[in-house]
Amino acid sequence: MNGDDDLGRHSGGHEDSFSEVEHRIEITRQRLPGYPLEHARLARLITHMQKLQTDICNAVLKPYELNYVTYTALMMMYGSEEQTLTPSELSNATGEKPTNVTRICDELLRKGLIERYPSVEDRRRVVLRLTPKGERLVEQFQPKIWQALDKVYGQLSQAELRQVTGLLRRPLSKLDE
Amino acid sequence: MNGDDDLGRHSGGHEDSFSEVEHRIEITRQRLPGYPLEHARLARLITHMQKLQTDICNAVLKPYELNYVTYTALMMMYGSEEQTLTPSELSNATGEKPTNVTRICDELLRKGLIERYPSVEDRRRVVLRLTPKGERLVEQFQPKIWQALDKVYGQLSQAELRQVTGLLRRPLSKLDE
DNA sequence: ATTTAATATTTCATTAATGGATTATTTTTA
DNA sequence: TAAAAATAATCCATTAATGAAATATTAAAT
Repeated sequence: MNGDDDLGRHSGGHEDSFSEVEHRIEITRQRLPGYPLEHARLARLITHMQKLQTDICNAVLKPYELNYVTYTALMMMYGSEEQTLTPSELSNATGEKPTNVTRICDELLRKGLIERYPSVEDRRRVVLRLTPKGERLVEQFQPKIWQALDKVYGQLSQAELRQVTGLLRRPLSKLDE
Repeated sequence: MNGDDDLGRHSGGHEDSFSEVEHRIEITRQRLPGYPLEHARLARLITHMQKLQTDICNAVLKPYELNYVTYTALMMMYGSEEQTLTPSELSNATGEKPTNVTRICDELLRKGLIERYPSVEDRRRVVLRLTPKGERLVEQFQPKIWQALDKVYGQLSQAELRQVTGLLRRPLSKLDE
């Protein structure tokens, strides 16, 4: 299959290209007084890393007819009490807009991976629940995902991972103050 | 304007939600032996940070009728020799698929921010160049972007930024070996 | 108790992004 | 040199994602 082949180099086209991006950032810094080089570099790096990990995960998920977004939705349910949450919670957990959550759930529903029924406490709400079939699928593809993640982050030690995560987490917590 | 209002809390819906995501990851780890908690947490964090920064930048860019993708394209040209590059270079620099680059350039062209002409050395290629109007626009919105980036990364010191970037950069360089 | 406002989800129309040809050119190789 | 392979960009059809409005329900205010 072709999807697998370009994985080593990574499909989209961000192979070794990041140093070129960094070079462009440096030129920009020379041209624009006040340009926050470190912020810009990290921002661009985040964008590239996000693309890298979604591409690599998508390649793994393709045979299961899933993608990074639907996979994330399934995982968020798998990690919830009773394998159950609401569309708005799913929207928060995945960062997808409510409209898109509806579409995604339609798809997962059609595949029999989740079920959807009105909440009894608050009838405005809808409850989404991973089916046993959904759980089995998660458990089936997870090891492949671990390999994929290892391809991306395997070069970092546990200590380094915690270091990055600790620092990168700060912006998100500072938002709610 | 409404676009600005929800910026403090951040539109999409990833306010303080990351701790809930972390909780779900921990539950998953309990359920799935072998689950690489640190990798999963960082991957999820990257996804959330990417959404956060694009949302915040989009809000700043809206008055200029730009978004994070078109803005990135402009910046990559601004940071290139002669403010000039090809669609494939732009694809590498932004991570956008060639097809999408064509569409984006159509749009920037229509707005008079770039120009596009065939390369003389290699006539398969096309040259994209930022116009003076495009340059002026970049210089106009940049300070606003700096503020936006500061909202996201302002809590991190220069040393911390370099630390994160240094570690996060490793996966990208390791890909080409 | 009614009206008003807020919340949760979905529907519909529109825009953005992708994959798979297609066209044009250059490079390789036979 | 002529044919084949590779590269670059684009076109077209399809899918994914968004914003704005609609619907339904609950909570708050009068």
